[in-house]
This record gives sequence, C-alpha cells and structure tokens, in this order.
Amino acid sequence: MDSSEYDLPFFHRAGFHRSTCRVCGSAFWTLGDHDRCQEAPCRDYGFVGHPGFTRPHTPHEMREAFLGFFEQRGHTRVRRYPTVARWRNDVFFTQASIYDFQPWVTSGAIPPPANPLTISQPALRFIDLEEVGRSGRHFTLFEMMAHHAFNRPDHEVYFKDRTTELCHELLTGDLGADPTAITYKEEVWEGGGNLGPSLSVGLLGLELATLVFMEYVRDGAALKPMPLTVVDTGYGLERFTWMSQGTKTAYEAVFGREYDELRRTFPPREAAILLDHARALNFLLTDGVVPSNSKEGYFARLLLRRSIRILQRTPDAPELVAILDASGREIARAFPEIGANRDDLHRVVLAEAERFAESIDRARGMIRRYDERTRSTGGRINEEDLVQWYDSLGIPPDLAVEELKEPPKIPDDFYARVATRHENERPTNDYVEPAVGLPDVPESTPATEVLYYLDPYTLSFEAHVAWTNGPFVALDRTYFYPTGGGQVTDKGHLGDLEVVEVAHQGRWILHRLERASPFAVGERVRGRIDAARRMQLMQHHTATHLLNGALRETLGPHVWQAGAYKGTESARIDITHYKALSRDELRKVERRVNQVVREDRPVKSYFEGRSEAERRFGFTLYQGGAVPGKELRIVEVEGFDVEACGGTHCTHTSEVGAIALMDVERIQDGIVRLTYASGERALDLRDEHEEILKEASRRLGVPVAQLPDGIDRLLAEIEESRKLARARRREDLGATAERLLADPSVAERVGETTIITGAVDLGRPDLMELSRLLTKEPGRVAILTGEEEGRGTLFVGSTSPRVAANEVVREASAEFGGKGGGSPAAATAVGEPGAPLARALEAARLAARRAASP
RNA sequence: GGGCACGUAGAUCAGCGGAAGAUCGCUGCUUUCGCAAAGCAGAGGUCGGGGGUUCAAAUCCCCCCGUGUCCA
Repeated sequence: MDSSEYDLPFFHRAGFHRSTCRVCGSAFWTLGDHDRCQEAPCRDYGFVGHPGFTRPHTPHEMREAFLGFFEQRGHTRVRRYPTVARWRNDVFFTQASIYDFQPWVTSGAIPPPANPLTISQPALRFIDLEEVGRSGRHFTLFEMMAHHAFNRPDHEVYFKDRTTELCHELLTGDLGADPTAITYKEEVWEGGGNLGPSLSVGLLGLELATLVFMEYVRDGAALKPMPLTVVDTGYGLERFTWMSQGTKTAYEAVFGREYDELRRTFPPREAAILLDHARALNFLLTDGVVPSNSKEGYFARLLLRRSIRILQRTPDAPELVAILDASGREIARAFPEIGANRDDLHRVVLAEAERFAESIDRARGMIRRYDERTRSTGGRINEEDLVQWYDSLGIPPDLAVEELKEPPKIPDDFYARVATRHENERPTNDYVEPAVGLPDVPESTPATEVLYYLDPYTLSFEAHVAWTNGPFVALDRTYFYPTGGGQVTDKGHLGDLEVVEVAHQGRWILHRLERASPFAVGERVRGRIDAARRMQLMQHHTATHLLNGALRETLGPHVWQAGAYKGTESARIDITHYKALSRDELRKVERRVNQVVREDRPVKSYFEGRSEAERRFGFTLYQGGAVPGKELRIVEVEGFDVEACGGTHCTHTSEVGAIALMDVERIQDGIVRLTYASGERALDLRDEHEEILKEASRRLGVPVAQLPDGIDRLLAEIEESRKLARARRREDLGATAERLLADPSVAERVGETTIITGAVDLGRPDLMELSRLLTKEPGRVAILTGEEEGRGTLFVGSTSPRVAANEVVREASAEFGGKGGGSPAAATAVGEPGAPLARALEAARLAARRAASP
C-alpha cells in the first residue's frame, strides 16, 4: 500500500510526525518521541497500575462514553445485532461490528440504517478460546465499539482524515489520554476481495482500536477503487475499560464485582473463564442458540460444558445458573433483552447440564472398566488413550485421569494432538445444489414481473411470451409460483399445454411444458394454475408459519425454524429444541395452532425495506434463513408471527382449515421435526386413519376401541406358538438323543470315554443341538453326520478331556474332502457334494477311539 | 457438514472367527410370623437392519439406521 495513503492532513494539522518502529519495522504516526510503536509486543504494558485514562470506567460507563461521544458528533446510535448472524449464511457468528452490514450495505445494495452510525456490537471469536483467562486480555465474547460511515460517489460522509481525527479526539478528550503517548501504526487490511489502508491505535503497550478504510477491490494485480468506500472501525470495549482502570488483567476491570466474588472460590484463570463464558452464553442463548453437537449449537455446548467442569471440580462452587444470572443482570443494563426470558434460558441450560452428567456417568464407568481390563492384562493406559477418549467420547482428560489407578501424565500438547486427528478431514461444506438443467435466458429478455406476491388468488391470467426454448417458456408476467422457500412448484396450463414445473432462473421465471413450446415470442397466452394444488400449498405454507409461532409460544423463544418443506400431501418444519417433545406439549401446540386458525386472523403480505423491517420485528424475521435483496417480503399473521417469506399465503388464518400433526421425531441433536397436514389434506388424513382403523378392526374381528388389547392378545399367541415350535423341536431332538443313547450299536465305551456315533437327517444347527444333548455329561464324545443341500456335514462335540473335537474332525475330513475346524469342545466340517459321508463318520470314530484309549 | 466411538437379555456391560455370557432385576421353590437377606432352580436374545467373505460371523468387509462425541 502506497505510503501516501496514510499521509493524512489531520496528522499535519495536529503536528504528528512519521517514524519507524525499531522492533517491528512498521511506520507509525505520533506526537511524541517514540522509537517504537506503542503496542505489545513492541513494548510492555505501561498502564497496569498507571491507567492511561484520567478516570476509571466500568464497561457500562465506557460504552456510554463512547456512544455518547459519537452521538454528539452527528452519529446515530444503532442497536446491537444478534451474535448469531441470521442474516448471512457464510458464518455462524457476528465476529465484528461490520458483519452487521455485510453483505447488503457494504455492497451498496441497501442503505445503512443510519449514516454515519455508532454501535457497540457483541462479537464472538472462538479462535481465542484457549487464551481466555490465560493471556489476561482475551475473551470469547467481546464488545466491538465502532463508528461507521458509508460513502457513495454522490454522498461522502467522511473518510480517513475525519475518522482519525475523531479517534484522537475521543482518546484525548474526556478520557484524557496523553496525546503524545499515542501511536497510529500503518497497516493493510484485506478481506473478501476488498482491501485498504488501516491504522492500529496503540497506547502504553495496548492496541486499543483499529481504523479500517475499505477502499479498493482487488482485480488481479491491480487495485480498483470501490464504488462505495467504508469506514470500518473497531474499538475494544474491554480494552478501553482496562486502560481506564489499569488493573493487572482485563478481567478484573471488565467483570468487576462478580470477578471479586468468584475469586473467593476460584483461582484467577477459572474465575475469568466462568465469567467470560457466562457472558457469551447469555448472548448466545438469548439470541436463540440451542446447545447441540453441530453448527452454532456446538459452541454453546462447548462453553457450557467447560463451565460445568470447572464448577464440578471445585468444592462449594455456586450454581451455574446463578453465575449466568449475575452476569446477565450486569449485561441487561445496556441490553435489556438479556435475561428477559430467564426461565427459558434456565431450561435450556439445565437440560444440557443433565445430558452432560449422563454422558460423564457413562464415560466414567467405561474408563474404569477399560482401566481394570488393561491393567489385568499387564497393559497401561497411555496418553493416546486420553486423546482417543476425548475425541470420540468427549471425556475431558482431567476427568479421565481422576478415574484411573495409574494415570498417564496429560501431555502439554493435548489439544494439539486432538487437532492432528482432524487434519485430514476434507471440508465439503461448499455443497452446491446440482444444476437442474435450466437453459440460459438471453440478457435482452425482459425480467419476469412476479404477480403471485401481490395476489395469491388469481389463478387465471393472460401474459405475453417473452422468450422460449424447447419446453421452456418465460412470460413477461406470471402468477405461477416457482419451487423455492421450501414450497414446491405450481402446476397448471399455458394455453392447452400442461405446465409440469416452474423454476427461478436469474431474473426470470421459467415454465417447463409437457413438450416443446409451440408459442412464438410476443404471443398472448392464457395461464391457468392448478387451483386445488395451489390452495393446498398455500394452506401448508401458512400452517407452517402458524406452527412456528405456536411452537415458539409454547416451548420458548429458543425455538427457531431450522428447515421446512411444504408439499401437496404433507408439510414439515424442523425446529431447534433441546429435547424430544412430550405428548402433552404436542397436544398443546396442536390446540393452540388450531385456535389461531379459528380466530381468523388476517395474514398480510407486503414489501418493506430491510432495515425498517429488522427494526420493527427483530431478527426472528429470518426463520427461513438469510434472504437476499434490499426489500423483504413480510408475511405477518397479525399479533402472532412475522417472517420474511416469498411464498404464497392464505389471507386469513381460517382458510388453513385445520392443522393435523402427523408425526414428530428428533432428526438430530437439538433439532425436532414435525410433520403435519392442513386444509383438505388434514381431513383426508383423518379419513384415511379412520379407514385404516376400521379395516384393522374388521380383520382382527374386534371393535376399534379394543384394537390395542386385540393386538396384545395376538402377539401373545404368536409368542406362544413360537415357543411351542421351539419346544417341539427340542423334544424331537431329545427323542433322537435318547434313541441313540439307548442303541448299544452306536455307543461304545473306550476307557473313561463314551463315544456315540450317528448318521441323522439334520442340518448343521440341529446337529449342534443334538450333540449338546448327547454330551451333557462329562466324558462323552458325539460324532454325528447329516446332510444339507447335497453336502455332507460332520459334527463332533466332546466333553472328554482326552478327545479334542477339532483333531477328530481334522483327521476325518480328508475322507470326504471336507473343510472345517473348531475348538476342542466342538468342531464341524462340510464335505464335497456326493463325497462318502459314511467313510468320514467311520474315520472320525476311529480317530476318537484312538484318542480316548488310555 | 466431516472425523471418531458405540448399538449383545428388562438395565449395566463382557465376549471380538469355532456350542451366546456375567452382574443386577424378574418368576418359582427353600428358609422366615412377615419383610429384608441368603440358597437353589428357571424364564428372558432375529447379538440395531441389510448385503458380502468363510466349512463356520455377535466377532472380518461394505451399505444403511440409531446414539454419543470431537472438530468446522
């Protein structure tokens, strides 16, 4: 980056000079006499014990000081965005204040909520997890205070010069930092194909803020100016607070009284971890994350379980929810939504704690058994075992060690070893829906005017053909709904031809006909939509919104839609929830949702600017995931549910008819799927079930009310006859055994051993069973042959210590080309088809006699 | 989304190519005024499902399903 980028008029006006850091070699600007930039590691902390600001601030005071400062200078204060980035699908969490405005504002697609604006945005960075409590300055959740300006060619708010001036004024004004102690280090910021100069603000060894100026687009080797330049600043609230107090670590300054409180029970690192995690969890859970083993849920689980482990190994530790509540009360001073649903939050946390306890119990037993087994065979548990247990069973190494009699040392690089195991995993997240084979539409074709948004009831219309190719037709306007948003395609007719599928393709909606289109461009055609199908889809879609609302109302605000599908036969919604739904909860939801149907509330669909809609309804709008565009289509069930949605909807809830829940299942950890039907299908379904019941009752010959008992009786009968068959077989075999034992020609005595030989017509399992019956007493050898599918089977069982069954079989099997083997107690061989089985039997008898003779 | 581990009697698990086991629980009997307890006897298993390899599969291989867990 050219050095002129940093040569700001402000620096000259205020008397700054440019210098080079003796340690890191970077250029920086300062009023003072420094040979190095004023950030660690180039210099030590100089503010511990000697605060760099005049007055100590709490985080709350510091946030107010910051936001107030910028408000007084023409900035509008903007409310925080959720810590879960619902409006984007490229990241899980909000990691910086600028995330709030990506991609729609930064790309210029929509105007910012205010310009310039100031915000304090809670941000999450799990990359620093291990440093929390150790470094004295890292947090998983931190607040990034910022002022942002978005400059268009026709409207410049401010850029590098004013930004730096404001920053300097902030520090040296009321906060009272020594102007000569500050350095502005020249850096380059790059991200997402954009880049620009940035300044890193150092004071007494602490990097307090970064001022980023997004200015260029990388185009190969060249840099092209961005049409919209962005001021992206980040001021760490925690660091400002720390600087103002000059405590030993940032944790004392940030967590204040709660930290002192916990320090009575915990060492410094653990107290810091507990409070850091509690703060992050308060935001995460309030913003609707349910702990689970995948996606954002995993991070909530990680924080919860780490916290629980610390509490578990500490005597007289406070309750986790108590720590969460204390932390939440402090946060709520600035963010009142935190703790507003404390009961729901407690339920989520307690459910997770319970699961963790179960998991640990299981693990404990397993480790103890494994330890005993290993030691009894002279082995030892090694470090790799610890890694394996953590990776596959989730047993923290410190816990494993507690259970072991002779524990190995936990290696220092434990977590690095875990990471090594995950090195060769290939990320396949970037799965793209395979192209459905839609043709490209020439750019010159006018975009399709989408009419179903405005009126879902017009099912017959006239339009002009805008473009056509094979079976595909684009119209200048259409009421046909294309597959999307979990709602399946409309069907119907264009002219006399059937429309089999409708799909989005760029700015057009393509209708695929049953065969090649006969229409000419410009031709006027009549479109007719399959009314019954559309009605059913509308009912299912509106039903989905109603259920979503009822589920959130019944189960708690942690419920978010995690996926949905609306077909003609049924619909389903996946929601985030921490356990399976009880029968009672289901009944409640079904009653509630049908009540809303009967209340006949209006369902309004309209367009609204993104920022305005977010402001009015909050981020629960994005139930269906991130949606593109500057305007959102809002579907509002009055007083009940509001979502951004492009689907076709009933205009009153009563049109949904009825909603019948068909099935509920936990499809994965933290996600519950409900399947249901509405409208005509709900009635059909009830009829079908009725029919099935009646038919079952007819076939079983009992009244419907007695079906369960009837089935029980039937099952008992089946069980009975199965037992009977088994008993009969055993009896038959028993009779055969007795017959053989009674026949002096088949049983011969050699020394202590009785050898019984017999050729019977039985298969292998029966031969085995028979052998068992014959060799119940010690000192017996049974040599049996049978035939199965033309192949002779030899079975030898022995309870004589002198006669090894496998030896007998080995010697005999040569006689009939048999392959086999076994143990000294039982052995078997199967011969070639048609091989002389009798010879094998005789050979086995001789072998057994030889072995048995003293 | 990917890796790893695990699915065996009602429960907890062992077995890891040769005749399905242990402990607890259950049933019956003995002992006891009765209970607890003990002793004896017994019932209870498509070894998650489906393919394959093998003379032989709970055990080895492949594909599903389910559970747990680590990591993005």
